[in-house]
Amino acid sequence: MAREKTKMRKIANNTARQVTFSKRRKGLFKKAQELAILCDAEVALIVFSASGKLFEYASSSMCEILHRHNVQSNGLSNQQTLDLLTQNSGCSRLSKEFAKENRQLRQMRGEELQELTLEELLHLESTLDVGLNRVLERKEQQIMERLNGLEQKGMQLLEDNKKLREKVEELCMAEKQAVTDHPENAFNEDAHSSESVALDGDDISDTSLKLGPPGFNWK
Amino acid sequence: MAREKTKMRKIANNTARQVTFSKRRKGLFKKAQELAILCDAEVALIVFSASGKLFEYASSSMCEILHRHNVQSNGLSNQQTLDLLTQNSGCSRLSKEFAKENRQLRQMRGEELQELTLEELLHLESTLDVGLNRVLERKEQQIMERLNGLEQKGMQLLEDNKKLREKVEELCMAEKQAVTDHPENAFNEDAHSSESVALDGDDISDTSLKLGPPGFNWK
DNA sequence: AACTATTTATAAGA
DNA sequence: TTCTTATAAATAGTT
Repeated sequence: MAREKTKMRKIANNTARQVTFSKRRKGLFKKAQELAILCDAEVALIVFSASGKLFEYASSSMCEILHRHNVQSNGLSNQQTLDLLTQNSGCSRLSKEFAKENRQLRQMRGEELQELTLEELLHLESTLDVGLNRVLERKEQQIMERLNGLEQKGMQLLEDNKKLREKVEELCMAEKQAVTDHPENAFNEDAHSSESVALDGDDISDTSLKLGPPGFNWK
Repeated sequence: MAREKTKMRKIANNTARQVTFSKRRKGLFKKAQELAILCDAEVALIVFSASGKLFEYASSSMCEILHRHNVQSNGLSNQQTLDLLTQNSGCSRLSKEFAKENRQLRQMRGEELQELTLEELLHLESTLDVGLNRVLERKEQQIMERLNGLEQKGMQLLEDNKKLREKVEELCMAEKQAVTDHPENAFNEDAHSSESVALDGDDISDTSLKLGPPGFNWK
């Protein structure tokens, strides 16, 4: 690419070939790095010289890039090696199991049923039936537990309310007694009596009942 | 390298970056090939675009070059590298997925429900419901297909029987005629007539109906 | 995708 | 190998 246009064939002169290899290798690696940086690409470059020396460049980790390459080009060479290895190490067994369970799961969701025979469909139906019944049973159990919990809470609250009301009434009585004993403090009576009235009777019960859902009764 | 010197950093503009990637990738691949040809080198080039698309070049077989690389680099054997890779990425992810699906499957069968909340139970119930309904639908479809198939077969058989019976009767008539014409052959008559009687009447219909399930009628 | 002004790469020579 | 330099190639920005 300079002085003279070179023909695209193996350089005959051995020295010239080595020099060119050195120069062009440098240039190629530079270009590879530039591509990676400028264009946010992942680049791996492996070069073996005619004499067998290895030169390599990787924009990130060579191992990572090669693995990614193996994963994406699934008809390729190293993949075969990987497949052989995984067959021995249990990974393929796992993935087979996984595929099997995955298909079962989808069939339980009602997908991919076209490949099943009538007998298999009947079996699937009974499995789903059993599962559904157990789920319904467990659901009912859960709901009852919640209801019982809420009911107990409500009972506790009712009891608390009852005690509080008694205490309030007691206090009111004490105050009335005090007013009777000392009429000079009568200017306070109106406020206190209206308060005690508000805490008496149906209003209390209504408030406590609002702790449950609308329309819910503590039995 | 033209019009303006570009700074060595990721090109900000997305479109410009893609265009440059395309141009420079082409250039890089050309240079790689030229190096391989001119200098009798073995070259492998792997490029992933920012969007994840794979581009590759290999002066000979990618598999061979990568294998040679694995053997020469790091002192790591091919197997060791692959083992590390599969341990780190594939297998553990797979086994996690497997465990997850396995639990889902068991829960759909009504096992291990104690750890589910009421909301999860309701969701599971509806999933099972959908699945069960689809299975029932598919089952019905299968049954109807079988019934239709059997029905058609039965109709065909009935028709065949009818034709056969007609043929038999025809043959009997012809034989009777023959006996009438040549009484000297009468010693054959008994066997033939008993045969024709057996093929006549209800016996035939009973046999043909046995092709369907017990109690099944061809409508 | 094609053009083109420039930058870069590099073949040959030192 | 490295430097130099004339020239081939590549390519950034534009159309």
